Amino acid sequence: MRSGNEGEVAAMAPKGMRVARTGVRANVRVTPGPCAHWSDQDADFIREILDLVGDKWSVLIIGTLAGGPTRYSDLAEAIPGISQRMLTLTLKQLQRDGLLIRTAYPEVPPRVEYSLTGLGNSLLSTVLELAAWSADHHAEIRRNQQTFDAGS
Amino acid sequence: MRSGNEGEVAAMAPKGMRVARTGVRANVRVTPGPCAHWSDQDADFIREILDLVGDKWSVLIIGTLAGGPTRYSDLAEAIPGISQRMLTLTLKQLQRDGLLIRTAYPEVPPRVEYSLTGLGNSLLSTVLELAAWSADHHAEIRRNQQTFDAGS
DNA sequence: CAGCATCCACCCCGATACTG
DNA sequence: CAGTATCGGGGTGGATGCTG
Repeated sequence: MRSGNEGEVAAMAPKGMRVARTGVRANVRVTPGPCAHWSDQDADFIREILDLVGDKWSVLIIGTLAGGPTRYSDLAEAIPGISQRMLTLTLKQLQRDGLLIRTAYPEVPPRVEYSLTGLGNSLLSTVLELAAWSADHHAEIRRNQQTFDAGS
Repeated sequence: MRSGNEGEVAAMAPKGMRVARTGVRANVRVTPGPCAHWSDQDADFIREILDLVGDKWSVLIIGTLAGGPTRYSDLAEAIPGISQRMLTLTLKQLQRDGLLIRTAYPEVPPRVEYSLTGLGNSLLSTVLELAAWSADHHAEIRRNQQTFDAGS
């Protein structure tokens, strides 16, 4: 599957995004000219996803909703440590971005269900890969950290 | 972006979602409750990548280093808006995690180059998919936000 | 050139209390 | 049940100045 191959990286770069291709060995730079820059637009894309999933709870919520429509209280229960405030706030954010839908049923006691939109679902699959990466490499990372901390 | 979703995670495990990938963790914890729960371990993986790339500059730095070994000053120039403090701090973090390597050349004036490790490169390709997702959907997201803001 | 140190503004988020 | 409102601590990160 996706190896950390740089040719592929360049290939998957979105139109408009200039990911500097790691040109072959060659001499690095002969000219003092600047190397690869991010366009402001590229940086904006990065910040946009970071705003979406970079916070503490969004990914957990989206991941939980992958199990299907879920009630507010079930979300609170499924996500250890989340406060009511953050659950409500993050849900509203994600709803605003169109990643999930809120459905309130006119009953007593009230029932509200949240479910992923197509957009939210497409983000989920991408984000899960990050989680998989973390699962695959977290041991290596911990070792790196300990080695680093030891030698300083 | 690759539209052919590979159904790998897209299967959206209904209950006890798990990132199969390596299948290292087969312990599907079924807790009393109607919906999927995150194990503490799963949540930890999420928080781990978030600690790595969830901050304001890591992704930009990693992306810039995709162009090959880069000097400190070139990084500062390539990443608009970053402060010296944050550049130094984030570089040290990433180095600690083993995502990049710092190489100091004993010259005057001093020259220091940063380059991605294999680990950093593998993360890059995953992260770029997120950026690609953002580029593909940011227009849709903006529309969603405006619609939401209008009706409230 | 490539940092480090300090100060401090902001704002994220948890805790708590209250409501429809 | 499903929120809202308010307070406050702590951490992130920008600005500035100094060093080897």
